[in-house]
Amino acid sequence: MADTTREKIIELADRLIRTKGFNAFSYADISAPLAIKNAAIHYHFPSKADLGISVIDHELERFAAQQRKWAQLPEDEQLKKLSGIFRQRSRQGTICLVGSLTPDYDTLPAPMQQKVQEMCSTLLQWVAQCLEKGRAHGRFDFEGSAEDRALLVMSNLLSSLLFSRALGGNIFGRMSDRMMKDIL
Amino acid sequence: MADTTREKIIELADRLIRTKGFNAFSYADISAPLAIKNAAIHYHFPSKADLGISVIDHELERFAAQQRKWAQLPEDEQLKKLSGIFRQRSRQGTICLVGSLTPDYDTLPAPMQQKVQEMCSTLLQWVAQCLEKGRAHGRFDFEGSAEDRALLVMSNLLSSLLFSRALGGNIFGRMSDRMMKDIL
DNA sequence: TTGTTTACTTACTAATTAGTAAGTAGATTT
DNA sequence: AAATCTACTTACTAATTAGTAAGTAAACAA
Repeated sequence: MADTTREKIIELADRLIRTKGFNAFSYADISAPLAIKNAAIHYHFPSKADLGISVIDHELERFAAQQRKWAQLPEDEQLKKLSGIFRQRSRQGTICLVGSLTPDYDTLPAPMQQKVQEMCSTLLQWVAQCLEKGRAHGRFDFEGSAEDRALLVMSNLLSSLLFSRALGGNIFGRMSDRMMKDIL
Repeated sequence: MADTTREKIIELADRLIRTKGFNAFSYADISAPLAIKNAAIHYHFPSKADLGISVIDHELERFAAQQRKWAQLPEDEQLKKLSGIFRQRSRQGTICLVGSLTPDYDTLPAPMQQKVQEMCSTLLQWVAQCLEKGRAHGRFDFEGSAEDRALLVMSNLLSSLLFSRALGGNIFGRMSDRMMKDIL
């Protein structure tokens, strides 16, 4: 769990963005469960955009840390680790930040749009590099460029959470299995 | 263009859901451009959920009409027609209703959740049947069940609009090309 | 010990939200 | 001609929204 109020706010905002969306959650959704006043949130994050940016930064840091932890694994195992994170999300009923924030992109303040862009390219670049190296090491077999394939891989992970939300069942499992088999 | 006020409201709401999201658009976003009062919207659609449901129904009817128009084409051509609709969307900068409404699913009133479910299964069923028949006719070549493959196809069409929104460029073209080549 | 910073609370605002009740002008029905 | 229906407008409400200004208690620094 989080120590400081600031961290608690970020973690709760993260969950709210994933469950309700950036525009649909309010300061009251954070202040009530943490038993603080909404002004306390504004103290740490002057505007809602500042909070949103911190949530994305927090996610990017976690992702970077995990990357480093996986760096020694074979590339197909690294991709399975990423897929495992999404599997967990599908069990929790939460979606990914990309799936939550890109639909609202046009309504976001400019600094947040930039952060969303940064998050998308960071994730796609990592997947592309993983696929590229994995193919060179004979661990992946697919047609087309690694960048294009990375788009499809991220697409399937992201959408499996969206479809799971509306249709339930083991949609995540079906999609990720099929996706991995396609590139192995 | 639309004749009646009711139809104008539905078409504008459709665009607002695709650009801003269901929770982020307001009655003022509709009443101002149509030069009517917000009470006029409530006259046609008592609650926001009623309006949302009508938008989905309108989309389902359009989709059913197009299906019928394509019914005589070979299945790969039918899928290309569907992809063409998404290509148009990517040029307009609008996303699809599934990509807009499934992230907000948990915040939607129950009757709208049901409609979103219906829309998802309708689209997925059509794609699955198209793939299934197309494979039987030697027009598609892919591994796994048609239902699982339909999930990946819809996933890629949907996500290409989300990624396009945040990253720009010809992401739709890259993703749909790769996706079609994978199953042809 | 005095001054300053940190991390809040209290108390508030202006704007926006979906939704409603009552009235009305014109068309349609009886 | 009278009554009803359709498609609105006028005028309003209660709730919620992000954000602010001023105060405060405790920790820390000079």
